[in-house]
Amino acid sequence: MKKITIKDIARIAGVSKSTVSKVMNNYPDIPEKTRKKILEIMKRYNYYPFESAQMFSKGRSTTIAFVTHRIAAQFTAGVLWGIEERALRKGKYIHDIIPYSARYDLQIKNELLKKILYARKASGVIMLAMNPDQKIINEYKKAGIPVVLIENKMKNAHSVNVNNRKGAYMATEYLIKKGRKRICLICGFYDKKRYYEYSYAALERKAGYEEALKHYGLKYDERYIEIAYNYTIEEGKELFSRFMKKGINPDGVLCASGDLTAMGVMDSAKEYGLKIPDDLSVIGFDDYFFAAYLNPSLTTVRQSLYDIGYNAYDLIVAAMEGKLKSYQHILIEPELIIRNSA
Amino acid sequence: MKKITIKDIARIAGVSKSTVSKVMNNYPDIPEKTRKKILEIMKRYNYYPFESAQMFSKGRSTTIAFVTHRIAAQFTAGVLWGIEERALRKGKYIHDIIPYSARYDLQIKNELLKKILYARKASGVIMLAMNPDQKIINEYKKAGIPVVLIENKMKNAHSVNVNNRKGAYMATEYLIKKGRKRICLICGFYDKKRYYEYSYAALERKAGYEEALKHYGLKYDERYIEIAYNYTIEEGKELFSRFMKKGINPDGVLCASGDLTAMGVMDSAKEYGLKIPDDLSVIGFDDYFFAAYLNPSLTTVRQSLYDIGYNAYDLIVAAMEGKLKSYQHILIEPELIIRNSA
DNA sequence: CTGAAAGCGCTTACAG
DNA sequence: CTGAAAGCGCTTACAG
Repeated sequence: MKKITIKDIARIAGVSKSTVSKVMNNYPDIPEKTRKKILEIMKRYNYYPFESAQMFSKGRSTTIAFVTHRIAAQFTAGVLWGIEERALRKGKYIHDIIPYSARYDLQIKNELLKKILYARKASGVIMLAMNPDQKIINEYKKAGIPVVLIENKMKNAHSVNVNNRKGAYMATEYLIKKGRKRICLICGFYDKKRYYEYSYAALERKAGYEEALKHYGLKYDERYIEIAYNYTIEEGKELFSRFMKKGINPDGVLCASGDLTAMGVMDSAKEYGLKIPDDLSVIGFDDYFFAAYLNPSLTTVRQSLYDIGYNAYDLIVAAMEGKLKSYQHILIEPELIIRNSA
Repeated sequence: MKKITIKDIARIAGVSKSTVSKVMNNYPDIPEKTRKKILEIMKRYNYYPFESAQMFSKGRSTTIAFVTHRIAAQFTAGVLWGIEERALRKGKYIHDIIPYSARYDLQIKNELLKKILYARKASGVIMLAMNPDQKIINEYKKAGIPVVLIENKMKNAHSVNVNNRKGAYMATEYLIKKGRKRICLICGFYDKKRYYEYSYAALERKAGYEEALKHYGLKYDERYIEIAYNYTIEEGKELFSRFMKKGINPDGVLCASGDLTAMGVMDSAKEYGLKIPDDLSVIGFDDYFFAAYLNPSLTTVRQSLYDIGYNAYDLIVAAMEGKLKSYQHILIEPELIIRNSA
């Protein structure tokens, strides 16, 4: 099957390849009549320019890379949803936002970030919950490829973050006002010294928790904190039981590590015979769509993944179009959603 | 910043571009010494071939397109997970499986399928829950681009399906054996005459439901069936209330439209004052990870999205490598997971 | 085992 | 407003 090319279209339309190309690229100086005719012929012959040739010719893929550790995650899906919706509304890059996953592997991540950059796989990159080296971010800058970070903040990159500190503060404050005394925190790893493992969001949330305790005069105790690495239901179970084994008997837990860990905490608490929320208040962080349907329904800090996504989209597009003179840092406001678990 | 190219690598290594290219493409006839040297230089200079140039040169994108209506869906995420895991294990196409969404829009879908084909955006396509025209599938065949359908089955394409008929049969049978008499079905749209709206999976599930009723001598009544179009919690609520308004008072509902609709059904049933499972047994279809944590925990037909995904991956890769002499149709066995809702 | 050369299908700076 | 021509960076069939 002979593929139809720009040359064929040019021949059929009786014009040069240049003219056809200009029509495809919306050059302004083509008379409406010529333009119409060429478009009509393209349509009639089912002609679509060979995309790889276009990108080759332009010197780079005109795609937006979306890099995260796991595509098939609740969180990622939500963010992608916001990005997609926005792309659809704007009519730009609708099918050119390409997700890549680094799978929690330092090696894969480094390779991937280099490859996107040096193999010119994208004109802009959104990174979700990644800890790239500052060095590679600088390389992207040098190459003129803008970067938007989600759940992180660095030099030479734009960012979109939830106001994590505030979210954790609100939740902790709520527990305090409910009269809870032994308020535990389950949280991602927040020690920036081990840079590749740490989470910027976790650091902020832990700070919010601490601030609230301090503000209300409760003492801060490291033993009241457990670290989550996987953010799973199982991990939530395990970490709650650690509090119990330490003899802490929490009457409140803020699962800053997310709704899934909160599900695990509730599960474990039930096994210990604790009544929720009477004996133990549990608060999650996310407000995934099923949070309202859990048993009991989950009180949680809502972070709008949709908002995160569409802001990231708007930022990267503006940056790619050269409309941003300085690095932008967007903060999404969280909301405490009160249900039956606390 | 001058980009480094194959020419530079060749010059530095003291060989021709051909040789460098052959190393990159694993040609067998390069002596180990030369090979090593060139790879070392590539590494040292952070050289990654310009991907668009490679694809241009090869005449097509070497990518696998994954097409569905919504990327940010529970179902999609699960399937993608299976695909990703498999790609990682096989070490092939790890970062070259590109999701595209058609957003439940006929126009977008048609455009997308044409563009992938004619703009040569992929060497293979996986389509999840899509109803492409037979004509475009034939065009893919002509172009030598294999297609794997998930949740559908057509001429000139491979397929991966859950044994939906069996899954629905098992669930219905279970309800019957529990002594349920007024067993309702909520199901996707299954009338193939309106081809673009219909769902192959829904058709099969409805058939399984019908078969079970027949086998156990219960009468089949169209009024006991409601059609889901969005597969959401809200829709489940709405559809259950329709049964009630029709005066049917179901004592069993099979939500062949998925776990989300089952959540809605349980919600609505509670509002009607029905006790689950005493007054009403509810069975879902999916077994999403949170099904066990609902209130009550959901009895449901598990379909392993992971298995679907990895089988689809294996098929498309085998097809792209020309290893399949005939069209393959894989059936994944479902499993009835019994919990507290039925 | 190695390299020279043609070719892939676009874009774009430039001349007219 | 239009077109000829150069060029983008690879791959591959072929000759040696």
